[in-house]
Amino acid sequence: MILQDILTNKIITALQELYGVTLDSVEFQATRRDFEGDITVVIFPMLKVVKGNPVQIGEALGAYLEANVAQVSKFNVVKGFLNIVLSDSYYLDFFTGINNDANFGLIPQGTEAMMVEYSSPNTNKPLHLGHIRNNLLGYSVAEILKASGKKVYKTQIINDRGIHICKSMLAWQRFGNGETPQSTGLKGDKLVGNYYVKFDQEYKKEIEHLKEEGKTEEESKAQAPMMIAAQEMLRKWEAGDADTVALWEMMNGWVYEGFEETYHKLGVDFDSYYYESDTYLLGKDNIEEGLQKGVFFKKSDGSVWCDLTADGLDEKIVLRSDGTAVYMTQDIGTAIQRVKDHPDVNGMIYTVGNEQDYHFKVLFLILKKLGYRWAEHLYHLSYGMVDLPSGKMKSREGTVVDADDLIDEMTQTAKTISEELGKIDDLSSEEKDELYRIIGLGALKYYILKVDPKKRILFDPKESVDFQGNTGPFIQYTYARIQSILRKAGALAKPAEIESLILHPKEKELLKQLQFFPEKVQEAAASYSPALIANYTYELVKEFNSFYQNVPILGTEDEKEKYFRVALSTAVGSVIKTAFGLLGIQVPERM
RNA sequence: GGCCUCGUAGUUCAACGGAUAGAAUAGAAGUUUCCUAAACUUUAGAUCCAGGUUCGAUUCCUGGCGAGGCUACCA
Repeated sequence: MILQDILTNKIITALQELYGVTLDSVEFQATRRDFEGDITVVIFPMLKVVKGNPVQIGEALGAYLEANVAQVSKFNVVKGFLNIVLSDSYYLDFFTGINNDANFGLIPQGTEAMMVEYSSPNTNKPLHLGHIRNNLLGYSVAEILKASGKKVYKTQIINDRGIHICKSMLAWQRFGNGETPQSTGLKGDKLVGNYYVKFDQEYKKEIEHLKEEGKTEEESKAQAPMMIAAQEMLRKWEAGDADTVALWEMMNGWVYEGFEETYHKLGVDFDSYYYESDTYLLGKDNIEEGLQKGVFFKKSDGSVWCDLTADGLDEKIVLRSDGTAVYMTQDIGTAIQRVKDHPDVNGMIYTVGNEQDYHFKVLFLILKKLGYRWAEHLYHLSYGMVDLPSGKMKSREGTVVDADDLIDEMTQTAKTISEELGKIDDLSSEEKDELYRIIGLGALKYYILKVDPKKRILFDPKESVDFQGNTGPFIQYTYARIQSILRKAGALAKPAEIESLILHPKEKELLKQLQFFPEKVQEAAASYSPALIANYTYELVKEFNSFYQNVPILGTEDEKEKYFRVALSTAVGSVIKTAFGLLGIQVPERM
C-alpha cells in the first residue's frame, strides 16, 4: 500500500476519534522546499466538516499520526498545512520496494479496453508538422493508458477517397509520364503530393484564363476543365470504374509506403487501420435505428436531423434530403463498427485538432443519445495548431514543415552538436547514426509533448533543437550519465546493515520525487496529458543532477553509502526510461 | 452576430482552488586535479483589465480587451 493511502486511512480514523466526524478524502502535496517535511496534508478542506482552528486541528492530527504511524517521524504545522517528516527507514523501505519492482508505477493490464485514434491523414500529400503533433500525442496517450492498466488498440482512419485524391490522380494521368516512386526515387507520398500541387497550379492557370474571358471568380472556379475532370473522376470511382479504381489503388499504395516510412522513423505504430473508402457508407442503418428510437427526426424534405437545442447546441443534419450521408453519418457508423470489431472496447480517444471541437461534441452527444454504453467514455483529444515564428502553416504558400525533412534536420543537428563534443568518437558509424536519430527525435518529441495539448504551440526550429534546459536531450543526457556511473561502479554487493543508513537531504529530495511517479502516471491517464509526465521527468532529472553534483557517489568511502547512491541512481535511471517510454522517446546508453 | 479555446518574466513553458506564482532560455557573476561541463551554483525579471464567489483565486463566475478556431444538405 502506498503511503498516501495509509495516511488517508489514519487521518479519517483520527478525525473520527478526535472530533467524531467523517471525511472521505484527504488532500496531499509534496512539501515545498522551503519548509521542513516530505509530504503535506492540507487542512483547509477539512474545515467543512470539522469546525475549528486549522492550526489546532493540524497539531492534533500531527500528534496522532506521529504516535500511530510508524513512517511518520516528525511534523510541523504552518497555517493550514500539516508538514510530515518521514523516517529514513520509510524511505529505505520504499526504495527497496521500487528497486525490486521492475514495473514501478505501472498498473498491470486489466480487462477494460480503449481505442485510441490518431494520425488519420489524407492520402493526397505527405505528413507535416501538424501530423507530428497529432502522432506524438496519440501514441503517447495510448502508452500512458496502457500504463494505467487499460488494454489499448491504436488505430487510424485513413481519408483515402474524395476529390482531393482525384486531383492528384488526374494531374498524374495528364502530366506524369508514367512516373513512379521507383523511377524517380521519390517517396510515394511525396510523389503524389507533387501532383496535388501540380493540379492546383494548372487549375489556377485555368481560372485566370477564364477570368480574362470575363467570367466571375466563382464561375471560373466551377467551370475550370481541371475541376470538372476531377469531379468526373470521383463519379467514376464511386461507380466502381475499373481503370479509375486501379489508378486509385496504385497511387494510394505509393502513399501508404511513404507514410509507413515516416511512422517508422517517428517510432509510432498502429494495431488496425480503417479506410474511409470502406466506411463512408456506414451509418445509414444507425440513422434509421435512431429515427425509430426517436433520437432523430425527419423534416418534410426528407432530410434527417438531431435536435440538440436542449443541450445548448444546434440542430444537426445526419442524413441529406437525397438520402446520402454526411461526415457525421459516417463517424457515427464508424464508431459503432469499431466496437463491433473490438467487443471489449469501452471507450475511444480521438486525436484530432481543435478546429473540430464542435463536431466531436455533437458526435459524442448523439452516440450517447443512441444509448451505447461505451459512449460514456469518449474523449476528443483536442490539440492546438502548430504555428511557426513566420505565422501559420499554409500549404499553398509553401510554409508547411514537412515531417521527413524535420526529422532529418533534427538528426543532423544532433550530429553536429555531438561531433563538437566528441564524447562518442569510439562508436561505430552505425552506432553513431542511431544515436543521432535518438537524440534528434528526442528533442523534437519532448519539445512538442511538454506543452499542454490544448494550447497552440509556437514551433521555433532554432529553439527546438536546443539541447539545454527543459529539453529531451538534457534528460537523455542524464540517463546516459547514470549508465556511465553504473558501468564504473560495476556490481556492488549489498551491505547487510543498509537499513540503518542516515539519508543525505539530497537523497531524500530525490526519493520524495520518485514517490510521486505512480500518481503522475494515473493523473496523466485521467487527463490524457503527456505533458504531465514530461514535466515530472524534468523535475526528477533536475533533482538528480543536483544530487549528482553535490553528493559524491563513487568517491564515498562508506560502502553502505556508495551502494545506496549507486542503487538510487539505478532507480532514477529506470524511472526516466519508463517515463520516456510513455512519451515514446528512447534513451541512449551513451551520448 | 452566435458558440468554443487561449491570454503568466524579453521569449518558450509550469502551477488537483492552497503556503513567498515555479522552471528554462536570453542577460549578469562564478564552478572542471573528482564518476560525462549537453552539467552545477548565485543573480535580476511576470499572472491582460474591472468586478464577484471564500479562510484563500493564475485557476471558478460575470463584464470588457486581445489572439485563434468553429459557425455547409464539404470532409
